Amino acid sequence: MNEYITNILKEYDLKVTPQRMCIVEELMKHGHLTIEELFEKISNKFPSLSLATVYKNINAMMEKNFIKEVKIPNRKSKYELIKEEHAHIICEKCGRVEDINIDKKDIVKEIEDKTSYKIEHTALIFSGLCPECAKESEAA
Amino acid sequence: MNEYITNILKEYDLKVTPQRMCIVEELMKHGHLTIEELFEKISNKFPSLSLATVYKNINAMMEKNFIKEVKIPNRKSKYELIKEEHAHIICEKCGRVEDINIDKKDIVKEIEDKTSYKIEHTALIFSGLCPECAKESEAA
DNA sequence: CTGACTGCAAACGTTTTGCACGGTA
DNA sequence: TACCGTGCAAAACGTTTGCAGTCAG
Repeated sequence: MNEYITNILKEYDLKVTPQRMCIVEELMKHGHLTIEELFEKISNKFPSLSLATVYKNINAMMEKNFIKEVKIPNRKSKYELIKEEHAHIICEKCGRVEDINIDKKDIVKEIEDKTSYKIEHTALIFSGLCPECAKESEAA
Repeated sequence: MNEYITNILKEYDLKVTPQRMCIVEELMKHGHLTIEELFEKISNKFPSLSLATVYKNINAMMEKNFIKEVKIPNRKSKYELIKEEHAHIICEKCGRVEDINIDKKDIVKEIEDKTSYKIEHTALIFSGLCPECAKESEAA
């Protein structure tokens, strides 16, 4: 596992440090985290960690196109490892974020035809109630 | 025109002030503006305008569900008057933002089935090169 | 006339920066 | 060893707040 993360960091031309390993590990484990959440989680294992270090590393990793920011309506941004482009679904109540893969080529085609833009990227967020929060609402 | 804006503000329970009229007018004229852009544009007509006033009004208008924030990848947020929910297309080069209406019910249905979420809102951003910027790139 | 809005300045939270030290390659 | 990353503290930045004066209703 450690070796795995080490290799990923090297692939992206990022020097391997314990702090960076932790950041990647947490992102792999949780998928999407805010700066704050990252800082808190890593501080546990690593009490000397500085917030500035988290920021510097997040920025470094974004420059290398290794992670990216997910801007979420009404909430703080989260960060995720970059993989194939996908949409997100957010629970408006509990704030959990999940990846979803959808087939967007028809819509992209439709928009390209309609607007004459050449579409390169998408940032698609769907939001509502997750099944758990929906259950709670019913109960109440 | 002034009377028109006056009435809209009243509908949303917002007291009518010259500063607010300007904000609405600029948003109607340009569609999407950052806080900075709003401040600069209005300052021209209205040199005494305070940035704090812009912020306070933007927040007041968001509370009344009269305008909303559009979070854009790699750029500052813009604000727009609320109308029927729609997607946005952004030029990654010049930053222009345009509204697009797409039929999303199939996709929403697909995601609801797949995830068991009840989807309430969407924030869909497509990005790429606008026709003008595409032309420039070719020329170069 | 009353409460809400404005402008200013101060406060606040978040993010960035500079620097001395320590660790990676 | 040379350079990059870290941690700390200070600075910068965007946004919010408090207050006194003004304006809309």
